[in-house]
Amino acid sequence: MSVHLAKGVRDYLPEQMRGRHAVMATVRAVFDRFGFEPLDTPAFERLDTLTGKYGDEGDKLMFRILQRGEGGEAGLADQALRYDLTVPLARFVAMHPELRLPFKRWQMAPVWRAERAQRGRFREFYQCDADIVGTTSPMADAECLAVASTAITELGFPDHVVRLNDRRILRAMARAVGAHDHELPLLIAVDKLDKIGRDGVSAEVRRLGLDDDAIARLWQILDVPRGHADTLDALAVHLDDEGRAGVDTLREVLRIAFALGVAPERLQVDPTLARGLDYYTGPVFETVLPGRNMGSVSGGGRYDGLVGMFCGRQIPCVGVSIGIERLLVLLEEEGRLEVASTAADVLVTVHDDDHRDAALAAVAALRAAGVRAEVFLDDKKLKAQLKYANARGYRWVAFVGPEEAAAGQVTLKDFAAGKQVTVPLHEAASVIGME
RNA sequence: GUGAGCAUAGCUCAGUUGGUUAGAGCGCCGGAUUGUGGUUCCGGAGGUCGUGGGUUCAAAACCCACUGUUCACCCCA
Repeated sequence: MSVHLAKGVRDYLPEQMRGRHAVMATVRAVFDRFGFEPLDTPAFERLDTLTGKYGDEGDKLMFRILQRGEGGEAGLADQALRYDLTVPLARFVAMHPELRLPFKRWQMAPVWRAERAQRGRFREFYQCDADIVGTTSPMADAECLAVASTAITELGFPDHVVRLNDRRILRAMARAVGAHDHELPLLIAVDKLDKIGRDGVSAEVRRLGLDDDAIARLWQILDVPRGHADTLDALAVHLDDEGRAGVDTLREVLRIAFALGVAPERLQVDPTLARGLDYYTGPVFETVLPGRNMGSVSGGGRYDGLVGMFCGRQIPCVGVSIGIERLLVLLEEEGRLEVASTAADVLVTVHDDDHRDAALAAVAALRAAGVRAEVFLDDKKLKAQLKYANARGYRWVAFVGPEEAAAGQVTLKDFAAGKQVTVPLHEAASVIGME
């Protein structure tokens, strides 16, 4: 067979959809409980809406849509599939000055990135975002941390850790080591500490032109213990005013998150956390699962400048995205995903052509009574119909043969119990409902 | 965009140093007398060994290219 899917995309089979729906329902319930309101936006946007917000990497990975007509032939694109849900939200906020602020919204929808697929990473995947628009209060940042931590806990990963940093701390760190000219490469190098180790980071920043003194200063900053207030106290010593502003904000965010019930061991201030997206301005965070070989399962931060890129008004925002695709991969690997049959409660068999109408009447009566009922759709022997019912996982099978049809009855066989009973048709639904 | 591994039946995989008609398990289809599945027994279908080229008397096996796929890097959910 030479039929293939496009790279990096998947079909979602009925059994998988059960698990997906269950996970999404859990996340949605948490979002609702925290008071976020639902919003949806189009799958694609004008190209100029999306470009220039994510950095060079993001622009490269955007799926562009060719113009119709001459422009398409010339290879020109004027629209693109959304790369995340955050920039479309900012565009929406800019277009709706009448919005009452602060505005809390959740959105669960597919996004597209032209990356090479690998474990837990796809070219089409669902993001589950919760964002708070219109306030600079650290309470909003803490709410985002709390909603993500709660959702991930309820999905079955109570042992997660939310790493926390602030863009202002990172910028101040770059200044402190004299690397303000190449802040971004420095942050990327620092972010790789867990992967390439101290020597790897040192070698990489040396290539950026840092001398031994600067590297020593860098480690002074990075070697602070990973924790909470103590970490922030230690950091503040090394940073300038802007850096200390970030420190103070995180101090508040931590305090509020604890007050909201987030357990201290769930949060960890980590000065090496960078996050690549250009639009972050303040606190940034991501959630990792220690002991599991998987990247971050949620990420977010404050982006106070993004709405201003679409309109004159500066509207501060903070948000978080939960990576259900990665969590689904883990749940499936660990056998913790619901795999119940998608079959209806009862399959009504068809004895023969003469009794087809009686079978249809039975399935209609069962459905009218609220029972999930199907009728066998092919002309096959009863044995084949039963085999089908068993393989598909129906709990009940109904027979409407000559005897039942004549008496207005139906025979219900319970596969689980291996027993069967013949009752008047109008009692069938209650028999199934009682078990 | 970069690097590495893998590609044999619907699925999971065997297949010896290259050597006759390429195998297993599961699944699928049929049968074991009248309107009863799942268990058991019997039988059956199904593979140009990813595609194309090359080496050889001989290729599923060795070499090259392409395609697909997986993992990792970059970045990210």
